[in-house]
Amino acid sequence: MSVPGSTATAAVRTSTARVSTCAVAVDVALLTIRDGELKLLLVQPDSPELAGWWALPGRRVRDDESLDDTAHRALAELAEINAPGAHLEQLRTYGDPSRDPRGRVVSVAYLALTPTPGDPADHHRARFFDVAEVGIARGLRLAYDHDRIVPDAIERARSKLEYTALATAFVKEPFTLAQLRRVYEAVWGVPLDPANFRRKVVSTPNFVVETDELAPPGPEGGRPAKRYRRGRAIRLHPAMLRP
Amino acid sequence: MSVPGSTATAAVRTSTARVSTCAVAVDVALLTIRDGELKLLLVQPDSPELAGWWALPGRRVRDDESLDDTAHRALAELAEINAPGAHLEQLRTYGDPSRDPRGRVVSVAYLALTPTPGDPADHHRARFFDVAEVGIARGLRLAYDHDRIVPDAIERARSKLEYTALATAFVKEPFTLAQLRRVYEAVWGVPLDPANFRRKVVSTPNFVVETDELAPPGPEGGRPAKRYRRGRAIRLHPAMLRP
DNA sequence: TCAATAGTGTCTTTTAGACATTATATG
DNA sequence: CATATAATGTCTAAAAGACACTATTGA
Repeated sequence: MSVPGSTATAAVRTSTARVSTCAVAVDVALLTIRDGELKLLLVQPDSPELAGWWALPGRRVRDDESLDDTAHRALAELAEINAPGAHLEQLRTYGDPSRDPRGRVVSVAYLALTPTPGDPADHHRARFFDVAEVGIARGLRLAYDHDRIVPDAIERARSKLEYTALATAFVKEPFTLAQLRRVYEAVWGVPLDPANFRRKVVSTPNFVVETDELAPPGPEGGRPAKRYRRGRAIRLHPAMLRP
Repeated sequence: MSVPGSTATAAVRTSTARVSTCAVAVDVALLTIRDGELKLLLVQPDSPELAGWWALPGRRVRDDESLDDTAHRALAELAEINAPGAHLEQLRTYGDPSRDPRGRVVSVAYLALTPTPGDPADHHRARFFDVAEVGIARGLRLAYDHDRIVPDAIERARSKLEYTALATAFVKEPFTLAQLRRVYEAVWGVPLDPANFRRKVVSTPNFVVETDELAPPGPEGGRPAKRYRRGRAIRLHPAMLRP
């Protein structure tokens, strides 16, 4: 509902008695692909009691700020990532009363996807981690309830690759179909048949649009690949189902 | 992020200067099926300035209350709907600074699905509306930004019917496949072939499980239908794609 | 009997997957 | 030339869709 002590609420004032104003924060799970692997951005909180722990970049929401703006600011301030064109979508809001021992904080989690960035994030206290590494928490301790948010983010990305054109958010334009295929392979963790993948992508209306550019082959040769740009499709019909 | 002025934030205290504590509310879009039509529950705010307007049932979040609990309470207090078994999932969080003229309110919107309830909701100021009626806003004015939330809720339901077993949340157990098919037809707004629908449902692993019960035919006869219960599948493989 | 609803069978079209073949580059 | 990568072709299996047919009820 929309009003502090909303209109409908106002009718039954008794029920507003124990209402609190929570702190509202935004946490961002930024995924990207490097070296053919799906990576997650984490930052190192520098409070002494959390030394050795990692967390999603997050910020409290300011008065005049939209939630999306807070997400962008968290990335910029904590990891020096300024990607105004990055895909950003809400993941879920985590608001269990006990999720933070220090008080009631409602956190709006975001999923962000970007093409492989440079390495500015390896400055100060930000790093990209292999999602497999994060998943099994091998020596990697995630602060707060971020160990619940991270799997949700990864599963969201895996799932949306199936029925939306989201995979194109991981590659810079223009891109080759091999690059796009490697996105699917990295996110899903399975190899795909290049021939069938190509046929599926180009036959899905408005998924990608062909350009007349060619990408130069790699150092060991090979036929130059056509370059494509994002199409205007948001949802894929039919879907690209996981094998 | 998880802490009021979270740990990472603490490192850059300057950025917490303009941080606010927002009011946090929960709004619920409850969908159900009546008379073969998809219906949305709306309540009438009784503040004088919103006379004639309708809104999603919503409540502010209490100190000790989870977001899910707030959603249940909103339904119970504003529409006398107590459905602890109802499907409830987060839809999205709406937090634009300007979404409410009276102050900053961040609202966590929920999608709720229930089997056709009785008519307790037709008490005081709650009613079920045809979603088609709400969609074109024919004489129906939605308060706040609820005209943005409602289409999101409907599209979420339509979409999740495709790749999850969510349709079973609309029917009481045990149910016939004709009842389940009417769910799809009502939510998607298209007729489905009964024969192909049946084959699809029973061949999707763990979507439904057969019982040995039979449903009595309607007043005009017909072969008795087998009754089914929900299977343990959450996601459908393969999906039930919209025609 | 007929009308109505449940359920099965069958055929065609579409789509997915495996995998061979051709095309164009580097060394 | 061999090798590597891109792109196309072909065959098979699975799934979707149209629709005829059988089964079991009430009137």
